[in-house]
Amino acid sequence: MTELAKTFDPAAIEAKWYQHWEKTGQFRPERPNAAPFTIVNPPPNVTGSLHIGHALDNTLQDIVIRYERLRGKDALWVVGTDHAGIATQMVVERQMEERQDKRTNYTREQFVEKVWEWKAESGGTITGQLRRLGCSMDWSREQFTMDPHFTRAVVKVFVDLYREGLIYRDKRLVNWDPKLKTAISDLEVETREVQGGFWHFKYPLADGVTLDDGRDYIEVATTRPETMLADMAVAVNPQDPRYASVIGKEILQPITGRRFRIVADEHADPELGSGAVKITPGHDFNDFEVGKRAGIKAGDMLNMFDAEALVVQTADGLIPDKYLGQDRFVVRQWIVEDMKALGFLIPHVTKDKEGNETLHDAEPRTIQTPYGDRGGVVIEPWLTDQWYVDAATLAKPAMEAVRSGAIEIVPKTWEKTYFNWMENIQPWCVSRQLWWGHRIPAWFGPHTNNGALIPSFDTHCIVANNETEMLEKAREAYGDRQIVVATRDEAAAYASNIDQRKVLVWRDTDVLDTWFSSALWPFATLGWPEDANPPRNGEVAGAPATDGGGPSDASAESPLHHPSGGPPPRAGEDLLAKHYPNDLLISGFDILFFWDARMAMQGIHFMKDVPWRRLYLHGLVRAADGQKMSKSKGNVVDPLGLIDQYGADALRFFMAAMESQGRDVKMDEKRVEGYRNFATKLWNAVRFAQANGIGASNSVAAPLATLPVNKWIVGEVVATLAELDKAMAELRFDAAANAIYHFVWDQFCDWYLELIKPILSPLPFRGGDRGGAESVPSSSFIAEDPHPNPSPEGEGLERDETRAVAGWVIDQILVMLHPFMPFITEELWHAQGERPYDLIVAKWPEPAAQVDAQASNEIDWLIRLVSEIRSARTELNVPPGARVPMRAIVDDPAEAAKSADLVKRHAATLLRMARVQQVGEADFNSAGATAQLVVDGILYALSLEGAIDLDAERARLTKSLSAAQKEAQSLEGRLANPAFVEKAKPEAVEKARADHAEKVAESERLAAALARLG
RNA sequence: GGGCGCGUAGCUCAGUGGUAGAGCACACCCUUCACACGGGUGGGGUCGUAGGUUCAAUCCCUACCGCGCCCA
Repeated sequence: MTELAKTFDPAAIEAKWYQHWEKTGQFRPERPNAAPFTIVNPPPNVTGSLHIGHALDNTLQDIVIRYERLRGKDALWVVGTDHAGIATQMVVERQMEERQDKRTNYTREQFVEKVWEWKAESGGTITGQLRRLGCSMDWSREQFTMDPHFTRAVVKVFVDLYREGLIYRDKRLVNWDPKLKTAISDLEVETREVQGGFWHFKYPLADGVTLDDGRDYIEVATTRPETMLADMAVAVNPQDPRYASVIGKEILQPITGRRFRIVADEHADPELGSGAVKITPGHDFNDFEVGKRAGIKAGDMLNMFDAEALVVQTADGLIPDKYLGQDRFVVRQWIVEDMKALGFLIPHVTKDKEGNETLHDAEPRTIQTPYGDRGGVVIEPWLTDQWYVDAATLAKPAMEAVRSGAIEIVPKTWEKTYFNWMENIQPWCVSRQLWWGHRIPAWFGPHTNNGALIPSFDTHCIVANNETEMLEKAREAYGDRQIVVATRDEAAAYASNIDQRKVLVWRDTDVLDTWFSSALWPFATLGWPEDANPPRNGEVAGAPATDGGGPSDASAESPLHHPSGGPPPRAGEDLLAKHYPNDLLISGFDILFFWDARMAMQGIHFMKDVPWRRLYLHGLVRAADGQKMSKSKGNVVDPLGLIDQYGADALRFFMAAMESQGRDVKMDEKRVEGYRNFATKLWNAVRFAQANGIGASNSVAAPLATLPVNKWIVGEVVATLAELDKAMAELRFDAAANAIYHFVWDQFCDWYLELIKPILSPLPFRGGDRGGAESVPSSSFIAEDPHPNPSPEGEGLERDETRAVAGWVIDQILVMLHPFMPFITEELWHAQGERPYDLIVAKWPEPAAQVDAQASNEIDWLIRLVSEIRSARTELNVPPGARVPMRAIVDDPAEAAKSADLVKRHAATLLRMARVQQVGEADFNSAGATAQLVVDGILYALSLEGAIDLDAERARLTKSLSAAQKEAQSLEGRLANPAFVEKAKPEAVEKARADHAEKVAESERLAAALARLG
């Protein structure tokens, strides 16, 4: 037993224990025969630093994994980081900018090398921070999504899906980020409401055609006037009589002079505006569909933007030179001005109160505008060739898994969202025009026709696991020709001047969406697809990656890279077989589609089983005012600052206590402080225990208890344990945290420790003052004079029992609390004495004890009596220090003896906790100046001669009486209702009767007490 | 427009078809030998509004009001 410092200092113990646990390998102790329990962490971006959301997410995971480890499972918490394509590339590019440097000053290989350098220097920030939070992940097999073994998995998945027809290349509109110059998926687009304009224009009819009403133009309106440079049609509804006569006729676009047809299409809504819409199939998702229906092939759709959304000449060469090279928003203004100058702008008219008209260029409108979630600029729909995953096909079994219960989503309310998204899932664009990431394993080469090469570029491809395999396939396709792996530029130059004896192939320059690789996390981290497990930390994989020499392969040979992936499997251990499916995934609901759903799709497809049996979704951590935390609002709370201030244990406990299913967590620093106080409370309770010779327990089962107070607390441990286990089974983190909190503070500290004080250390002025067996003369409840201890041996036995029980209870507390507060509990565990093992790998409680109902009732009665007495004293302003005599007033002699006995047995406690000094039953006049209270139908009187304010006592009793009467009457009314007695559940009726009788009895006693006061 | 969730004590949140709970805050008392990051006592809610089902509704159903989120 080591003596504890007077104050609890979290910082002093956190680093010590974390290092100890990690160094001794206890985050995953060797348990070859234990049942596995597996969680993979949502890999944070390698660029990331710990924010409050990580703190919540990882705390919950750590609570579960520590809990299961304590319960003896082979608990594996897989950890790692994500290479985070766009984010990481942006970080490194930003650093270059600061040095007046830029990515394009380097070759791709050089740049990727610089990213690896950056990762080696700065990529580990968040892993250190997770350690500070106390997260017990298996760092020995830390993973990175660009590790060679992981890359092999990514490539295999791509190739397999391609061969199954589930990945394909397609030319269609994508969400293009003109700042980052890459395609992004629909999920990465966020819609924002922006104040914009709605411009109305005249589109003149060509060839002298007029509408039925005589007009020689069609009115169209748009929020993006610049797109009229690539307009290819005007659509009207086929049912719209206004335009029936002009369908098939042509428009002569004023700016470009382009002629195009008026087409009939349901997309045009007669109710909206003029009922006619301009169609720009190359730059609008709806228009793209209209264009296709009108017979325009994707390849023929006009494009007017380059990758940066600057205007470029369309294929028909009709855009006036002045617009070329200009920014889309500048051109928007110019187009409006030019159309207005030409007389084709229809002004928007407003009237003021007097009826005076004002003309405006545009009608003001709130526009739902797409923004890239990374780049933060307006997304431009752009016609490109990209790789797509057939998500709809993969989604089907993933939906079925949830329907069948193979995956349980907690809370269940999220199922609907999951289904809704899955049912409407769109093809997933997975190619990204970046340098950092998993390069797509596709090589392009020329088409052949009857064995002859056809000049072509960028359309025929070979997908293969590596360059060797690609070359084999190329030989099959191109026969004996010389096959040269070239760059894209070389191949482009060569395409127009083909030599039939030589083929140039080049690898796709794009990389895969980061989420494409993280979708493989639950199984690629466990070694899939190789038979062997991932390589040991710090060692390069046995076989260098051979996926064709992409950037990730080149990098694998560099000394800069420290491929992680953990130690080799233990003897006889097959990680994948043992730990897939994972048992649980915990993630924020914000990545349900991005990550969780895609893991479900890929996991089921490749592993033929679900990635995890349960999916727990938690909410966001919001600022104190309920707002979303964001850097721009300046309301971000730094979890590390909270750890510095209150300790990791307090922050963790806060997260758990606030995590009720289906609700966001609002940051409340006062509450973190409260849980810091809780830790201190426990600390001091153990200090008290130590001062009284209470140390480590040596049994997992509860020690034998004879005293009611000890039987009672053992029963409370049993009850708390049951509550905790139930809460954990249901993933009710709040209920679990509250159960242990309530037990420690309200049961153990407030009552048990107080109740055993008389046993442990009798007050010096009275030898016989104990809470145990009889030792006081029966003629008085408490002797006025100090008595020598009549039975030292007996007292010694009681004290020993109590020390044993108290020590055992503290141990149970430490174990039960450990998942929530790992640091303080480990510290106290060792402070309590020599231990055969650390708390982190201790045994979850198995009390092997029954709740003793009689002892529980007795202590329960005692607690209520003490509380009643304290309450009466306070309300009657009895000086806190004053000791007052008390006696029970019972008519029935047998009852009287019984209650006198009870009071006697707990005399020491009553003295200590309620400042009650008993005297002989006849020693005070119970009809005189007394305070009276009722507990369990027994009336107790406190003699307050000279100190009592009779009016105050009358008021107090009256209040109690009317409360009791009110409840009695309410119950009486219910019982008087025949419908209730007939229809209600018998238990409910029975309970009502019992409660009624009790309240009536209480009312009678209180009435009698009032009468006694006169 | 579709979907989901929320509205319970001053604040942050649990909860249950049968007499409303916690933490913090507040008021009063206590420097009692584990702890003032403490102890004791207490005040405070027509459980968003209006209907319905039921012997009984804060809880189930419907509508409405207010707030938030996701998707179109």
